[in-house]
Amino acid sequence: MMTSPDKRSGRRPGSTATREAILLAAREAFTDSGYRGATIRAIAVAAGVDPALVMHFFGNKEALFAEAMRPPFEPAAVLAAAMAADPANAGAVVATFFLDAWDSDSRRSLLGLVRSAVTEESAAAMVRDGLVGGVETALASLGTDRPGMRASLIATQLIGLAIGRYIVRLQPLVDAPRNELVAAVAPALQRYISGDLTKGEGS
Amino acid sequence: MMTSPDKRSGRRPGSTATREAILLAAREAFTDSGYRGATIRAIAVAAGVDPALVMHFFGNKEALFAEAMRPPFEPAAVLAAAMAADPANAGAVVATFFLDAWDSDSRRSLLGLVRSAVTEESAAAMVRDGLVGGVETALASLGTDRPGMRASLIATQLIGLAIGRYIVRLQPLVDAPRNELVAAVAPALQRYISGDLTKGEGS
DNA sequence: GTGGTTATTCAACGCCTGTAGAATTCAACA
DNA sequence: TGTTGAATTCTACAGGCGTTGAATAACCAC
Repeated sequence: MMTSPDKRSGRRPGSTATREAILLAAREAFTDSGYRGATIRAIAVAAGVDPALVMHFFGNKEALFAEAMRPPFEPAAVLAAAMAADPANAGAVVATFFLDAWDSDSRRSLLGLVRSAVTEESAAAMVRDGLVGGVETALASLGTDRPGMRASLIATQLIGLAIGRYIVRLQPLVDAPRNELVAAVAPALQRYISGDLTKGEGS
Repeated sequence: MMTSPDKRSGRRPGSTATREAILLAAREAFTDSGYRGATIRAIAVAAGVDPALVMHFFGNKEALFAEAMRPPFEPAAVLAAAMAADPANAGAVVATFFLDAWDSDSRRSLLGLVRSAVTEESAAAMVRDGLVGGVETALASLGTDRPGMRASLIATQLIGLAIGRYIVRLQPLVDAPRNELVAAVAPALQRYISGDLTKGEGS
């Protein structure tokens, strides 16, 4: 407190691109190795920087993880847009969008999040609150019944698909073109979004 | 070679229950923390034993993991039995069986396998070959088309469900009774087992 | 120039890890 | 009883980890 608002001397912060380079390296490390497997030292080397600089910018490993893994889009918004366009086809739209996002490696943070959520409680909380929670409120605002259960089931299928295709690398899932995977998975998603969860078929 | 078959002096091996205690502790540790998170020292403490004894019995951490995480049942056999009994209902049978297996904590090794497969390549290989591969050959011997893709899709939904309910702990999935989850997920599984993967509905 | 502020590095601490080898206890047989 | 071989423990190494505090270098304002 009492930090005078006019102090304008000294080197200005944020002028260099180093911070972004660290975040980039961290995203890659967390995506490839998960929270525990990624090391601050390796991230620093990848960014061409001293490990202590990472601490200087982000404080500690957990904070770095939180900032690096922030998802680059709102899954809830994706679902809302898909429902607004064509409710009967929302499953396919959502599946297409996620596969696109995962295949474009500029947005690999979701994979790192999933990979870390499995072993690290703080990452699991980010998935729960940031991703599934958002979808749940989006469904609720559409007036759907049991939005929490539906959002969870959707996450179930999408996370499973991501793990199979990108992490465990099950060959058929790796080889299949996107549209084929979409066709395979869309009906299940459609059912979770707007179908009757107690009966076999129907919407 | 040339180990004389009559040497019968000295303490006999395998007489104590210590080895089993170590395996039990290892299963619990790997299940709770994954491969990297679990430590030999913690496993030794939990088993009431010196860390070096763990090495003495199992050689190294990876071998211990492989022996501790061997799945206690054959998923392929489960699917085959379900198909033999009632093909149109196999999805529900498989879902029921897996939820039962996961809820009975005497068989938590599958969870540890999933948890570790996400960060450890050797564990991922066990999932690929031991679990998904078995289901694939089971489907193939039933004459189903595209058994590899089907087995992978089944794994996708089951692994996603396990992660959501037992690892990330999405509340709706944790709270829901088993039969409700079975009803929610069975149609998707049924489609992956015997449905048309290119069209929306139908079997 | 000088002084203040930030970026960046250096060197090190304390802790935990998997693992190795020697030493010791213990049960089974001669 | 004495010998044998396995079960078990003790001690220790070498390396990696997250983190810290002090030091230097670059920048900006005066």
